[in-house]
Amino acid sequence: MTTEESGVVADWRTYEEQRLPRVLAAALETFGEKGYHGTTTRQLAEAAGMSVPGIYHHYASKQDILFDLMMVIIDELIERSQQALASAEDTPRAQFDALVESLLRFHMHRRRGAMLSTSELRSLEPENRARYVARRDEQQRMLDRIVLAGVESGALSTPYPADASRAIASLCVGVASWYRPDGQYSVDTLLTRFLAITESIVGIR
Amino acid sequence: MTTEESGVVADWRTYEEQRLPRVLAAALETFGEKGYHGTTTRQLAEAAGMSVPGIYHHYASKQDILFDLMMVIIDELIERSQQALASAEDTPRAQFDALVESLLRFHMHRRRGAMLSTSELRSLEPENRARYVARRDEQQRMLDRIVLAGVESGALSTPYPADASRAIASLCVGVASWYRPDGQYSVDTLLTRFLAITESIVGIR
Amino acid sequence: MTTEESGVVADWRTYEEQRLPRVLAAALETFGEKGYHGTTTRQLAEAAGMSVPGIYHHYASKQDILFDLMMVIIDELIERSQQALASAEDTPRAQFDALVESLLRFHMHRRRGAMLSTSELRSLEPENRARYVARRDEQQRMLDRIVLAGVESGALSTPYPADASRAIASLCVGVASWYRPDGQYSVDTLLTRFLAITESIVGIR
Amino acid sequence: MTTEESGVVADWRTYEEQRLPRVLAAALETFGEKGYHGTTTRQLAEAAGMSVPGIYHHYASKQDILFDLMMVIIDELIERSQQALASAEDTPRAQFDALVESLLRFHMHRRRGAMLSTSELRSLEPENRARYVARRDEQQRMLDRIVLAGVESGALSTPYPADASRAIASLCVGVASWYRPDGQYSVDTLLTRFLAITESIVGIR
DNA sequence: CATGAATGAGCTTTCATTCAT
DNA sequence: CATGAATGAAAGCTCATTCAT
Repeated sequence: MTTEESGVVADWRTYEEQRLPRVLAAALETFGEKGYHGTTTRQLAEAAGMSVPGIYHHYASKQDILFDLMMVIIDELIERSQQALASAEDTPRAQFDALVESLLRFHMHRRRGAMLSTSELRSLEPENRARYVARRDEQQRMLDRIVLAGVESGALSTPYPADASRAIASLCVGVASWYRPDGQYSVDTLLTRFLAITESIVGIR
Repeated sequence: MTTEESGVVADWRTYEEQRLPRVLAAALETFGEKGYHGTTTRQLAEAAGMSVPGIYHHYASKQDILFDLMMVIIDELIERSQQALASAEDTPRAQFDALVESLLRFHMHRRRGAMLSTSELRSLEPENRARYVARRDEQQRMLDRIVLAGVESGALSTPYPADASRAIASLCVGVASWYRPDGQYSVDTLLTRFLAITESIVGIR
Repeated sequence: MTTEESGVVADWRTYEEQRLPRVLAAALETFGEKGYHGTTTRQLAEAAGMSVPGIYHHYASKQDILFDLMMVIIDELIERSQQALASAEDTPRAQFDALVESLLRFHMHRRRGAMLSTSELRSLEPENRARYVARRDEQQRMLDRIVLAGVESGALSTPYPADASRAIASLCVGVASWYRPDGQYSVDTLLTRFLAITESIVGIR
Repeated sequence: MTTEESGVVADWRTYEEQRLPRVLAAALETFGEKGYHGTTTRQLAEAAGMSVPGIYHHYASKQDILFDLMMVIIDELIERSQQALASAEDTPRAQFDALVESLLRFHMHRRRGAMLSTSELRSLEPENRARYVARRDEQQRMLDRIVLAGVESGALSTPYPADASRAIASLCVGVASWYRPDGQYSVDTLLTRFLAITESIVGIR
């Protein structure tokens, strides 16, 4: 299976250790731990194994690092979502299942990035925030469209498709905040369980 | 109905405009908007309508303000939860419904405080964090106990009670991040819907 | 004799030790010695006998200090010039002599400030520079007007009044760069000599 | 007529577009515009059409560039002055006129370099400054000697030869700060005028 | 010479906090 | 409580300079 976009993600279900440039990896680690404003450029540099000016050789500002990181993260989410949809059967339920599975997998494997993006949205400067939010809305609209289409076709059933869509997205995002890859449950176990929950929200039994 | 603790909350279902001392109200507003590290004491003072030394008259440090605020917030949550349980019938389902309803109501009416507590946990200094987490765990254990008891009694049915409990809490907390009191849905509408979802998670049909 | 403007300067001929707020005095000293860009805020603070944040309590930026200093300096020059003209007889020659004497006295007694203003004009940010230059042009136009009027009345005689005016101003400003108050010549000696030179430029014999 | 020194200057009255190595030309432009401390090596490199390491291939430091530039400038001034004296008649007045004319021409045609040298003297490190000042004093002494000799011979007449010499030098230097080659007056016009002024200072009528 | 990556030292500025009044 | 002045510590960022290629 191939996608037009990018070539970074081989298969939407497969997650390798995230490969990020040193600076972004350090930003993910430090911003995730102490927050954007709670992280100093010195800490960031140390985490990156660089000097402070070394950081500034690659990025013009701390803000640019945050923005780039968040864009890299959401770009991966959207690309995987598109691949999931492209590779699934073209029935409402299959499309729904694929997208939710993709969302869940992403928030399990890219936990830190997902949480960081949620909590540091406010730390983006207005222009950057607008660009990020536009991208995030793309992702949300993919789910909105599928739920709505499913309801219209009769495959899904909920009186409030928009609310359901948002609740499902919120549920998936929430997984990132407590799932531990080294916990007792496998990805597949949790997938099965949460897929069942989300399906119940849109009236699949 | 009475509780041992406090006397601030008249009825666990009823939410008035939150009554906070000026400093805490300002902290809720500013920390919520720009984060703890993203807020300066001057901004805090301005939001409180005070001078900076005025702030320090009430609190020894910015950290103390965050800690006090988060404790006030979680104390209210726990007190309401206890009242909800105390006022509900002593059946597993009634207890479950009451606690979830309380959780949901709280995260709808105290959205900002709930979100702030989640995102600024990392900004608490170790000792404060430990005390806060202990208190938050109390709340989580209330739900854990009820789910477990319900499963043991046969009223609830899930093979993974601990996971279910955590997923439910996560769902309720997540509501705070997108619910808008001025949106199109009433509290009761959302309550009904989310109660149904959480019930489905623990096998109530 | 009175002036409408200000009340700082008692008599245009009399110069006391310049009375500047601590920060401006330090700026005059340090900027004058090493230049604006060559002076660090730490050096400035040390010269002012303050801490660095102490400086920023009074001024928002290093640039603001430079601007304020230069405005204070030129304001004094202009005020003294106006007083000189007001106190002189209303004949072309008396007006010319008074203004040149004022210019010369100023550039002898306020040497450092005058030199600093000349050399740091380029260090002013565009908006500040525009405001300063407008003020400096006021001063130049006072001389231009007098020379022109003198030529028209026949009291002065030069075929190029504008050039003469600029050359005279330049001569007076230049005095600041080499006159030493502790040198061998008194103010009055130099005054006499330079007044003779400037008079010769405009054809007074 | 020839000089022992150099061979760069064909005739002391003739000024071609200044021919400087790329780095010095860029230094003249940038240091002149924003000052030595106000110019970064990157700006310098850009102005030179070179890379930053390219600059360091030619010069060991930014300070070395300033020093070299200032020495090149004053060397040209001194060489032209010597040629002017060598080519003039050996009478006090002719010698005086030649030297002043040379000084004036130089400060009209090499305006930027002259102003830069004046304002960046303080940016030279002590050792460099000492060497530069020694050179500049050579130039000043040429004028001092001629004025003194002229007074002694009776051709010139001023009670303060040293002051007069300094004032004349100051006047000539000052020309650089306001003369514009694209202005309304030709070099010759200004020469005539300023020569008359300086002659009046030393009592030539 | 250019490119690109890197850095020690230091820059301007800000922060939380304090103290005298 | 407010005002105003002050500060140690540190923040984000930049500088001149270097080195490998």
